[in-house]
Amino acid sequence: MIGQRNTKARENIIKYLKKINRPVTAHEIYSSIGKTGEKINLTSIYRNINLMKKKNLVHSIILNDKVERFELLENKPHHHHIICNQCGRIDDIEMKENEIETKVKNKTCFKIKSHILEFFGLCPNCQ
Amino acid sequence: MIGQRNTKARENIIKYLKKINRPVTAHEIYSSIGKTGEKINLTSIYRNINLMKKKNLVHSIILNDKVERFELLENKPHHHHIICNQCGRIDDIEMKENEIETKVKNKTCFKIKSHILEFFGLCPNCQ
DNA sequence: GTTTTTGCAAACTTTTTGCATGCGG
DNA sequence: CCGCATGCAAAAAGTTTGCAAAAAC
Repeated sequence: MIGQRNTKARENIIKYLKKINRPVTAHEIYSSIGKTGEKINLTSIYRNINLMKKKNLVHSIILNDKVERFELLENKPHHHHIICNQCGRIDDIEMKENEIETKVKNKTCFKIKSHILEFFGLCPNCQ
Repeated sequence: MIGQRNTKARENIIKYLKKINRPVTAHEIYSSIGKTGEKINLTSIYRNINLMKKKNLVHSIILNDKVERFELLENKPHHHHIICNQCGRIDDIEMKENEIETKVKNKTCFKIKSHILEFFGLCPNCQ
């Protein structure tokens, strides 16, 4: 559960994130729920999403447009994305990253905690 | 040259970026130039930096704080960064990325154009 | 002298916060 | 009924834009 109470807002946010199953902005959540006829407030979305991030139910990515996109972690292993430069489609992609991190660990004197790895290009439809 | 005219603002921005030689925010440029006694306007920084981006003299990265950091490309090969979670220190790091991109190309039906790869951790001083 | 560049204020976008009201358990 | 959640308006912070004034050539 997200917080301490079951509310319509929370139910709708989770339902939508489950259905869409890719990283979406707060506004996408907002307008998509709005289109179903349900009423929801942007502030509530931010508050609930941030709560979910704290509880590790959701994680987010930030790309070049500086907008945060949220994704339900449910049943998802750690993964990265591949994003179409034209239509914005975002697919998941998995990689052997322990290899990468080990390489970087050996090259630098940093203690590596995490990384971002995102690819950009043209999806099959846009090529 | 940046635009069509030589101005003090442009000269100072480039001088600072050359000296600092790592990705910095518009505000860092602003206050650092200010500290030298030179006067400069934030808007001018944004306008000049964006011009430089268009001309491929500068590129930028966006991390979790959603703030754009600019870096002079001059003499720099394509590279990535390793960022200290504690003090914010940003070092360069190079990798064999053609390997990575080829792997991704084979895994997906996307035509890959670019990627982001940034590491986070603790620098030697902060460990 | 003309065109580019600047400075300033204001707009804009995304996200957060304060505060009063509402709803869940 | 008590406290968590919501809605609304306003605040923040970073960035962009419009317009008149200044500077470059």
